[in-house]
Formats: sequence, structure tokens, C-alpha cells
Amino acid sequence: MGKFRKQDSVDAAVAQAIAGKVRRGLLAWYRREYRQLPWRVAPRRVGDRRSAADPYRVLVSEAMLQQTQVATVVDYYRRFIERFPTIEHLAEAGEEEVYKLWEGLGYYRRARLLHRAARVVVGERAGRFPRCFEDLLRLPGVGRYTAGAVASIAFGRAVPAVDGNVIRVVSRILALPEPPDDPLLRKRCEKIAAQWVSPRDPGDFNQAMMELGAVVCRPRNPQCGRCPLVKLCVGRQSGKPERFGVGAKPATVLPVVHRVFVVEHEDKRTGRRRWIVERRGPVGLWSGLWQFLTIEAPAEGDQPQLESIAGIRLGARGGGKRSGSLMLHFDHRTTHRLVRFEVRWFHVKHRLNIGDGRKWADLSAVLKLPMSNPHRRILAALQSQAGVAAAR
DNA sequence: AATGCGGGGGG
DNA sequence: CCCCCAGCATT
Repeated sequence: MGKFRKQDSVDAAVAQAIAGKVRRGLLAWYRREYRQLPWRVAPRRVGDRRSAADPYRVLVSEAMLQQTQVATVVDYYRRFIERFPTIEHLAEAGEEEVYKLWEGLGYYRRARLLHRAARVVVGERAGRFPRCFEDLLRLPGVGRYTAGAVASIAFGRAVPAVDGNVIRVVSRILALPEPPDDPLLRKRCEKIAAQWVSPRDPGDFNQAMMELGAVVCRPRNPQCGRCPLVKLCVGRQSGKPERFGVGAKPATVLPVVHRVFVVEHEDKRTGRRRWIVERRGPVGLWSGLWQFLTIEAPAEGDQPQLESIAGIRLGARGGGKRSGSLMLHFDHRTTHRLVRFEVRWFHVKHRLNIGDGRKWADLSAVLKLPMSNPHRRILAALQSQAGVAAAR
């Protein structure tokens, strides 16, 4: 215990000694080098008044940017804001549509929580957006980083916003050896960043720290020659800046199998094809997204009976000779899972009764549903199969 | 304190 | 192929 308190006071003294240089150097660099991004307001120049950022747009961008790189977010952000230009638009939307705009971005819980946050602000706070760190922290999906980012960028509060970039930058400047996923290191960096943050331009300062981490102080091959803080960087002086702020613990990857049963019915008169789709549960991988009928099993599990899948009898009415044969297989890797997809295709002559949470959907309906990338891939295969069949 | 949650960029 | 990314909620 006493050890940490002593460490804190040492940190505080060292950080204070260079605070002015860090602040000025970083802000001057950021005003020259900042990237224009759709959610970003240009940094305030000396003598200017601060231009206001829309807190709703800042919140949307920060939610999308959690564990996701800027380049990936840009198009998603544009589409999202075009559809939901204000927090009221988002609060009024159905969850399904919010998910659809998040499709392919990953970490889908963020979409659900952002949607909830909008409903909290509009429904429980009469549209008054929380303006301080503590109140922001109470919103669903808003943790210490996001609360700090919105409070500083949208409301000019002098609070830190410590993400992975900031942890790496601070770790290198002060040569802190702990790996970046150490919670204690995060707390240390937050206290230090709180000392450094510009009281006058906290939003610009926080964005400058992250920008530096993303563009210059990168995990590998840091561009120290372009860094405005190179002279006071202890990590650089040690000769090996890339040793600091890297080396998170690797995740354990569990192999699993998703057996997918594409149950297809073709209307004889119209030729319209329909498939059974189902919605995944509220927790776990791809929660809330839609998929073709799927049975999940451990990698070493038994083959499910093909005559009866998820309570649906297929065998008696099964279609042509190829029905039930393996149509497609591929591996899909996430951080914690190696998912083997085994896709089988069944043709049925009637639209069977199917359980709750499932429905028959034609192509245009399926395209409107939010689905995971692997299931979009399966759909693409179905479409090309149909093309081949039609050409014959 | 540890774990689960996706997908893409870049060496 | 591997590491990492403008984190958060849950246990």
C-alpha cells in the first residue's frame, strides 16, 4: 500500500516538472498536424474562441472508436449520423436499425448501450446531455475514457481521457515498464494526464495525446524524429522507446464449431427463395445479430441429427439429392474464439412451422437484417449459387 | 483482478 | 501470421 502512495508522489513530482513543456509542445504540434476527421472540430488557435463540439456526435464517435481504429470508423460514423443526426433521432429508432448501422463494426454491445444512453438522455433527462465527468460516467457504455473524452471535447472540462494511445505515450515519456493492460498502470497514467491536461484547451490536449500515439508514438517503429516531446522523453533517452507501452497478455483462443443449416424454400410460382433465420441471444458472441439456423458445439462434439434440427423436422420432406451435403466451410477467428463454420443446405417443399425467434425471410428481408460477417459471407455464397443455377 | 466481446490494419 | 486498436460491463 505504502509503496503505491510513494510511487504516486514520485510520479506527481516528475510529471509536474515537465507539465508545461508537454502541454505547450503537444498543443503546438497538434494545431499543425491534426487530421481532419468527420467528428472533429478544428483545434482552437491562440486568440480564437473555442468552437463547440456537439456532445452527441462526440459520444457516437467515441463509442465507435472503442477498440477500433480511426480508418475503420469513418464510414460507419458518416452513415450513422446521416441516419440519426440528433440524439432524439437515435432514441426514437428501433434497436434493429441501430444494429444494422453497426453491422460489421464488431463489439455489438456498444450499439445497444449507445442506443440506451440516447434513451436515457432523451427520456430520463429531458434531453439535457450530462456535462460533467461523473454524470457522463453513469450513461450506459460510458466508462472513464469516454466520459473524459466527452467532458473535455464537448464541454471543455479539464479532465484526462486515457486510452491505449495515452497509456503508451505516458509510459514512454516516463519510461514506465509495466505492460499497457495493467490496470494499475492505467491509474498511474490517468493521474499524470490529469496534471498535464490543458485547463484552457482540455479537448484539444486530450486529442493531441491520442493523435500523437496513433501517428507518431506508434506501438512499433515509433517516429521519434517527428515527435514534439522527444527531448524530454525518458523512454527515448533509454535508447529503446518501443520497449515501453507494449506487450499485453495474449488471449486464450477456444476452438468451436458452428453448424449452419441453410433451410431454403422456393416458391414454385414466383421462384422466390426464402430461408429460415433466427436472432442470437442477448449475450455472447454476435449477440443480437441474425443468422441462418445454427447449432453451436465444442470442436470435438457429436454430429447433430440431420433429420431434426433445433426441433425442426427436415428429413421426410427433404429436397434433392444434394440436400444436407456440406456446401461450404471456413474458419473465422475472433479474439477469443476460432469458429469453424460448417454450412449445409436443405431444400424443403413447404414452409415448415418454426419456433419463436425465427422467421422465413426472402433476399430483400435478409439484406435488411444485421448479420455477422461470416453469415454475410454465407449469404453471398447463396446468391452466387443461385446465379450458377440460373445460368444452367 | 480476470474475462469476453469483432474485425481490420500493418509489419 | 501475429499484435494491437480513441474500452466497457460483468463476475
